[in-house]
Amino acid sequence: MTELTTTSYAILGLLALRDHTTYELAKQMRRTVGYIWPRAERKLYDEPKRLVAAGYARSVRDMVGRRRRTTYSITPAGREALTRWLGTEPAPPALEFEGMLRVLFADQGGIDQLRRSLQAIAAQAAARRAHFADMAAGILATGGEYPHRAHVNALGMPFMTAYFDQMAAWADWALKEIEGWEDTTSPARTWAARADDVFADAARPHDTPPPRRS
Amino acid sequence: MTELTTTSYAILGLLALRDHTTYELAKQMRRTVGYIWPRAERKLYDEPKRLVAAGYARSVRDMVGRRRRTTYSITPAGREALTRWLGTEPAPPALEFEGMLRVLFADQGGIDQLRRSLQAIAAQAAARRAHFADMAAGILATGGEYPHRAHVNALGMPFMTAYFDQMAAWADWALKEIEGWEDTTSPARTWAARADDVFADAARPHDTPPPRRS
DNA sequence: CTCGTATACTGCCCTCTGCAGTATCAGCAC
DNA sequence: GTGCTGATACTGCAGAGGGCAGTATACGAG
Repeated sequence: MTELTTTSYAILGLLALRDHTTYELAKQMRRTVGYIWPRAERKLYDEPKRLVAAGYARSVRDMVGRRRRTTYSITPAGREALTRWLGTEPAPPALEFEGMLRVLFADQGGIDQLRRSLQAIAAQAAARRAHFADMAAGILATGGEYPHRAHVNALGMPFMTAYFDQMAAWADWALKEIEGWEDTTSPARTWAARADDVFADAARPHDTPPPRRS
Repeated sequence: MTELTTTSYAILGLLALRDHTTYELAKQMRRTVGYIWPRAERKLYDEPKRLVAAGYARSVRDMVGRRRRTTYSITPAGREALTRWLGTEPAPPALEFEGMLRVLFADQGGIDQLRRSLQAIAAQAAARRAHFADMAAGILATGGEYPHRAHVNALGMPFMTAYFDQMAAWADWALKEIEGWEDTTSPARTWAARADDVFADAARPHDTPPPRRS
């Protein structure tokens, strides 16, 4: 076994909160951690085994009827490893944004294709934004699953909402801008002045308003 | 050969602009496309070969001194494939944000570790933001490498700047919020009221201001 | 009693990353 | 000219990761 990856620590972090079955790990990935560190469900069946091999977790198999189930728990060594990891330099964020790729190459296709790509981006961002709105509402209503961790969850929340709000706002802006476009190539001339405005704006760094605090 | 991946189309999109050597493809990935579709340089030596095998690109080998060099160009079939792809549904964006993972699990470590993670995030976002400011300034100064594509580049630019501005603003906000924290666990009580404010704010969807147009 | 949905895994093939290894070329300092 | 340095140009390989098919059982609704 080589050394642990970020994925290992993501799972170790979940195990630090409480014991998890593999299925519960998968659910947490779908609901929360996966928005920050997306990994295929398949991986969540391999990775905890590595943690066990490294001495950072223990596994217990029990039976639900005649179906087996594995529950993982963190060891003291696992907690130490997690704390050590928290002190190392984080890798820069990486964004995979297929929709933007289509915008960048839009001049190779039709104006309707560009419009539909932007609409898809707006819809995807709105759906994800709604997920976090629901999550926040749920925490407010019930106190959340881990009240003693509300503060760290609250610290991250404004990033996620602003991230998806910004993505949706950008897609709406772009849809508006291309309203007058007749095709995907001629705006190089007809829209040139606005393009220059955009570049001028981008060239001059400025603050966005901080996450809104009411 | 199975079918093409998004990575294939990312490269095909670059070849649609002009012929590229592998090294030039790598440079474009570092400078532009990689911020949207990050791939290791290693892949850029394999992927164009698949495009050639699929009939979507052609390769020409020439010599610079005694060192060989491969230049790829797109075929008519490649242009058609790219245009077809532009009409398919884009995959939702995926964000890998190791720094946020450390914020989420911050209660497993010390307050200094949390502070340093947030500082690293702020620095990473600022550096990437500066890259796009430089790029925009360069386009303004020189007209850009592809003036006939200025409009699609301009369409994407506000997303990138707002994305990194927002990330930096969030990190600054979080650093400010944790200024009064003595450790990473007790704020669950001492900071609870503010946490509730944050969740209430997140639960209520609202617009962010659109990309700034001067 | 059946159907739908949730739970619980494994195998397999492919993509992708990261790193080591192996070169040559071009410009500049000295 | 010689020796740096940084850019250019690739390949092999091991391990991480994704996606999908396959194979089950549990359990509640109707």
